[in-house]
Amino acid sequence: MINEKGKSGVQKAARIQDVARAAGVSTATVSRALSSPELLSEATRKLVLEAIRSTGYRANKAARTLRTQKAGAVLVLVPNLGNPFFSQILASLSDVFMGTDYSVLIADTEEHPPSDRNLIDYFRDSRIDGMISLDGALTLQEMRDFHEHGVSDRIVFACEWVKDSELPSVRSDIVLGARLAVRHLHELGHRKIAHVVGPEKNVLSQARRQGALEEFAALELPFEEDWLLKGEFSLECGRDVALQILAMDNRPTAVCCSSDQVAFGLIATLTAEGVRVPEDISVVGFDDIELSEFYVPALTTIRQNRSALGERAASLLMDRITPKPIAAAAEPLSTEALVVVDVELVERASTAAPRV
Amino acid sequence: MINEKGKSGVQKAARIQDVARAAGVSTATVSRALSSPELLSEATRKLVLEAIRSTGYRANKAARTLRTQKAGAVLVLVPNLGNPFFSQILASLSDVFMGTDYSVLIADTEEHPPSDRNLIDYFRDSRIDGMISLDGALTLQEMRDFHEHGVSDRIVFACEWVKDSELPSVRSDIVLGARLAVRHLHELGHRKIAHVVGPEKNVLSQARRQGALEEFAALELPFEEDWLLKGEFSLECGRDVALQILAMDNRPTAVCCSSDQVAFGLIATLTAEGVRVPEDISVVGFDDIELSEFYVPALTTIRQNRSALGERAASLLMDRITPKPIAAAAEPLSTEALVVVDVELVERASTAAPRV
DNA sequence: AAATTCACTGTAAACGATTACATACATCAT
DNA sequence: ATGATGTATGTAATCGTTTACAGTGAATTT
Repeated sequence: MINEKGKSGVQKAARIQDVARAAGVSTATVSRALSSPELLSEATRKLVLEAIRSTGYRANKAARTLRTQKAGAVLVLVPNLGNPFFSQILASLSDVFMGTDYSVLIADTEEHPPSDRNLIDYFRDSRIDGMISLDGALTLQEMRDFHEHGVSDRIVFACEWVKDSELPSVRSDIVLGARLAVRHLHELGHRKIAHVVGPEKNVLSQARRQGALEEFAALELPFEEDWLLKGEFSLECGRDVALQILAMDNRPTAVCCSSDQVAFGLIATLTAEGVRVPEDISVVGFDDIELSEFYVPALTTIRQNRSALGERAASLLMDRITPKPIAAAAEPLSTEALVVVDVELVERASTAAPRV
Repeated sequence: MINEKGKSGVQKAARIQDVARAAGVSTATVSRALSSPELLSEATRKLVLEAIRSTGYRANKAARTLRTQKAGAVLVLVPNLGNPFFSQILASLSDVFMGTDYSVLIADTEEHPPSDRNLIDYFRDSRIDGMISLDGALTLQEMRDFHEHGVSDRIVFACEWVKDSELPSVRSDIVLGARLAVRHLHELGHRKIAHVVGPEKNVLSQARRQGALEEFAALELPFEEDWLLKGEFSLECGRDVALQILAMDNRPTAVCCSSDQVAFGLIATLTAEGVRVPEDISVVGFDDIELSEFYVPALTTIRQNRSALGERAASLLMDRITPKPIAAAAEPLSTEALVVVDVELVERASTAAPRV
């Protein structure tokens, strides 16, 4: 008899005590069968495992968490779940963690400003062991909280990061990406290149801008302030930028966007206004989300390696929060605190030589 | 002194015992101050609240969960996190729950087939109180598990649902959506209308197909089996379908897609092959994800009300898992088990009258 | 033969909250 | 004065694990 469900059909969950009774051993032995089976004799281990199977026992996570002080969960902080770039990173993160003992919690920071999100509480009430933030815009107060409560070594950043912070992060080589975009356009013959940059405080915007400037300098191209367009990362931003460009007397012949989404918004609006891409204006995106290949025209863009970003961030975090064997315990954290993932130019149909 | 952090800078978290001591009351009183303040006298309540503030106390969730048998978390099952439609629903779900005492766990079912996901264990080890599945493709075994463990009243479906199941679900009026799409094309003058349907087992595919047939019958249009194209919901599927259409002798003049993503894949491929949308072929999507408005051409599609879907599903679940006042406890579950959310045709630029 | 070590296993004390039950005191009707 | 009622608080059991410590034979060393 597998279990003793009555007519009701609903069985009460077996506890460790029930398993112990069924196997004729103590609860300690049952616990050991699961967490350190090498301590038990072959015979006892088999006996207990069979009792676990037949009772359908599954260890209660709350009790385990309470006793071990390990939550078995991580929080992923996403700036905007609706944005495909982030959700695709999240997908890759969740993939990695589902193969482990960690559950994945999510929180969307866009809808929940610092005042009502209380990140530190996730740690304080032991809901999570660690956190991966895709959002680099955490407040100073939040960073202080992390330090004061001694959880800063359980946090890693991915994609974005916090400026002047020591916390480890996994990021794409943004500066290189920006340079590749400019170089590509330059090689096609463009000299009038505009940039859409994200919010000034955003670390990605800054890196992007730096890359662009470096490449302009390297190519001995003059940098035109008028063609530095402020925006952020959304479709709507792309539309607004398009309108700005359309209103210019001296239009650029190419635009580097802060994200693929911006590029889409830009191209859609330009096209609707009769300006053709790439014939009249070339457009380069950033991210290479899945859709970019299927846009019209297919988008030339800088690929961020999403799965690498997710995987590296996940392992970086796990390295830091899973208990080491005693020998390694005293060693400094072995994993590097900064992982830079390669980017790559993907040439598609949204860029071409400027018309003469 | 707010708290007694030493030179180390890291303070130990205060427990309920510490608060009790600080306030000069028992732990029971502290607990009551948080969970049922009306039981305490004005004076004591203030005293305790102040002690809580000054110690920075925050109740340990694991301990609370263990004692109350309520996890304070829900699981959202997403078929594919990388798909913007689902991730946008997830965004709306997470929004609702972040305003409550529930944390949101996620699991991606695409990467994790039934054999290695063990959904029932989330309930059994009391990690979650309830679940929202955006995936209608749960196995029979999983459904049985839910019943046998008495958790089927803690599960709701959103977007998709399980056929022949009593479990509550929130869904769009898919049949109507399919009819609207056909009607729209018919009104434009199309008579040769193709359909891309998802996998045959998928409930959405079936509803979509039913709607299309109904509308064909109502319009007295003959239904052409050749123009029923099997696929699923991805960009790649759109591309494959485009190739099929291009190979046809008798091409349809319009295509209804199973999702916006399919429409994008389709349009991109047709365009690349020199077939213009909407001049040569009209295309209607399904979902109205954010990008559709910014596609080229802007996509005519059937809008699913994502935020309504998310919000209704979230409240449906919460109604069922949050303990009722005693009076209501015996009543049958008041909320209806089937919520249908309206859909709407959004006319944009990807459809036009067929050429004569 | 006694002492030591080793390989297993059991006993019971945590982990940190909630809450049924007991108690204490004040108020009020008889 | 007595008992009943109500309000506010405290005592201690409980939720289900893990694990430090102790114990038990058997094997090995002295």
